[in-house]
Amino acid sequence: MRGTSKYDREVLSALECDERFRSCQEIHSRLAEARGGGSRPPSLSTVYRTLHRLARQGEIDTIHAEDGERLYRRCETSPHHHLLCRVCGRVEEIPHAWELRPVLDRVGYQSGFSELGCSLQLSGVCPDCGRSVPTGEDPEERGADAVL
Amino acid sequence: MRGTSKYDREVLSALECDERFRSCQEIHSRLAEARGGGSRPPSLSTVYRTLHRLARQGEIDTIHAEDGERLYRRCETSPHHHLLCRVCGRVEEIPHAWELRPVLDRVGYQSGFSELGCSLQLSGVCPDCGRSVPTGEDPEERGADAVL
DNA sequence: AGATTATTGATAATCGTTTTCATTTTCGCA
DNA sequence: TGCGAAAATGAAAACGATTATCAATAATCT
Ligand SMILES: [Mn+2]
Ligand SMILES: [Mn+2]
Ligand SMILES: [Zn+2]
Ligand SMILES: [Zn+2]
Repeated sequence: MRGTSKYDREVLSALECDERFRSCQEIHSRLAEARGGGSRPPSLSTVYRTLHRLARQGEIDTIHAEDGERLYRRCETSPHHHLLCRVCGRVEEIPHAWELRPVLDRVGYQSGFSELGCSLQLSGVCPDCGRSVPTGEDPEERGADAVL
Repeated sequence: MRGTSKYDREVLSALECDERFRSCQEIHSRLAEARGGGSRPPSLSTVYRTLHRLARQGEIDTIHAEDGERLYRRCETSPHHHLLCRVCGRVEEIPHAWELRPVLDRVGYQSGFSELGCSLQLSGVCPDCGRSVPTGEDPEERGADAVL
């Protein structure tokens, strides 16, 4: 086969059941820790390459942190959106909102664009973090894109 | 006044009526070119600082390019979404889709999250670019987030 | 096995962004 | 209007995630 790595499974399982998006370096050091002894973990280069491949193949999702850093996460195969906690980074997977379809159709028709796609990024404050953050946090921190 | 720059206006007008998102460096060199002579343009540092401030104040919108680079654009004040051409980067502003409200409400109720916000990123191929790109472009290029 | 090709790891290079800090400008106020 | 404090600026260095390089190693094929 071509374009594979013997670390594919390992990287995927490091991502498995993770409640947050992780950076390449986090994943790399996680792989290093998860070793009893004997075998050596893959190099950082290899983890970067593996994540690239898995992302291109659709095995994992990619987002950009505020500072541009790439973060990865293993996702369900079914279409879904992400709801991120703005405080702790926890991710909730939201079933795909089919209600968006008519909206997209209308947009496509009016704009003349074709091959329409959309990515809906949801954010909020998770139940855990909600307790510690009393009320009306600085509205300027919510970011300009938080339109709703 | 506090936290201003005498270049605020200049940066804003460099962004004015632009059909694409621009990087800080693009804006910086645009400011340099737009000078007949005499006065010197602001330094790159100052442009970075000015863009930060304007973004924090909601005067401009920020997105991340695929490689993480920050791109800026002057936006209307009314809530809206962005439709980007995946080929040439042209931006169409889409009036805010109020149809999303019930979707968000449902998500918020089911997830227990509060302070819900969303950013809807639309993408497609603009009429101009559509002519040159026959059909069914490599579907893997559309990105994992293109869920619709 | 021997030749060929792909993968790996260590290191250097890249490049957008941030930090630092000395210098200049602006502001508050006598 | 002149002086001291505070803010803004520019030049350069530092930073840090990502990418490129390339020699060494491992896998594959005949
Ligand atoms: Mn997901
Ligand atoms: Mn906009
Ligand atoms: Zn949280
Ligand atoms: Zn286009």
